[in-house]
Amino acid sequence: MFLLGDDADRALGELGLTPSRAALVWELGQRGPVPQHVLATALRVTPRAVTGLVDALVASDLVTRAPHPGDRRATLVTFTPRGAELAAGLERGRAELARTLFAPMPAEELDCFGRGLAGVIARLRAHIAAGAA
Amino acid sequence: MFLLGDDADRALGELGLTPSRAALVWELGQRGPVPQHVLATALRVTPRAVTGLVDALVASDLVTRAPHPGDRRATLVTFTPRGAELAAGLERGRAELARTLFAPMPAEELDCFGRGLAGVIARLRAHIAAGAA
DNA sequence: TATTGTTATACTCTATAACTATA
DNA sequence: TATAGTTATAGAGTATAACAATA
Repeated sequence: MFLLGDDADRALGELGLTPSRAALVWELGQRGPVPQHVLATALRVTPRAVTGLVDALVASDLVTRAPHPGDRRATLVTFTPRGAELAAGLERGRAELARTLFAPMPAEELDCFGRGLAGVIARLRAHIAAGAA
Repeated sequence: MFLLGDDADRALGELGLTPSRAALVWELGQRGPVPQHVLATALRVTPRAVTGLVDALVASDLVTRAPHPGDRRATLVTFTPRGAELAAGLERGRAELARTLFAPMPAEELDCFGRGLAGVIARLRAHIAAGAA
């Protein structure tokens, strides 16, 4: 049972999380220990914003800062046991939600839907890239 | 040419708009003059937040507050000529973007994509409703 | 009593700019 | 010189709570 809507807001609040902090936890779960500038790029925010989010997550005992082997300027953000457990739960929830949403589709319909969506996304990306030129 | 990405951020900035203010302009364009509590519900924010957004849009000469005929507690938020022009531009952009994204799809593929998407959305809504119970 | 919108207050998020340490 | 991350500062957005006017 993966939570969404008001339910998710409540669950995040109980964990001392906010949407932005949860997004960082999610990215870190997908990428493993990374320096902060990687998170800044992934989340499309400034390094300053990452500093604040990591500060909050350290205070919640979800992540820690560790030295980066090979670059003493950088700090590796890594999960605490509690943070790793949370990230694993998020991934389980994502997989279960995907099953709920897509498993009921007949294979043929799922195939067509997937191709159609890929086309829409490709045209959207092209449109954005053209505008940025 | 409807703007997205960094381009949109730039264009919004030139209009003195922010994403939240643009969302209110969009809702108002879809609904016509409405009291603030309707916008609060539509945008899923508190009445306090709407007060601040409307204040900013009034300062930008995009909307005005008018008395609500029939309920003297309420204020109707209405477009200024400049705001109405902006809302019309947003709607034209939305329509053009929809053509860019969907017109290239063969009718059969579009049909299948639309049915698949409707199913996914229905299951997502059911999932959220079940969790909120 | 309930609803509409406001003021008061506080917190989160984010940006820009200046800075330190390191590459 | 360039990069990683921090501190300082400021602004937008939002929530909660208390309030006034009206229903």
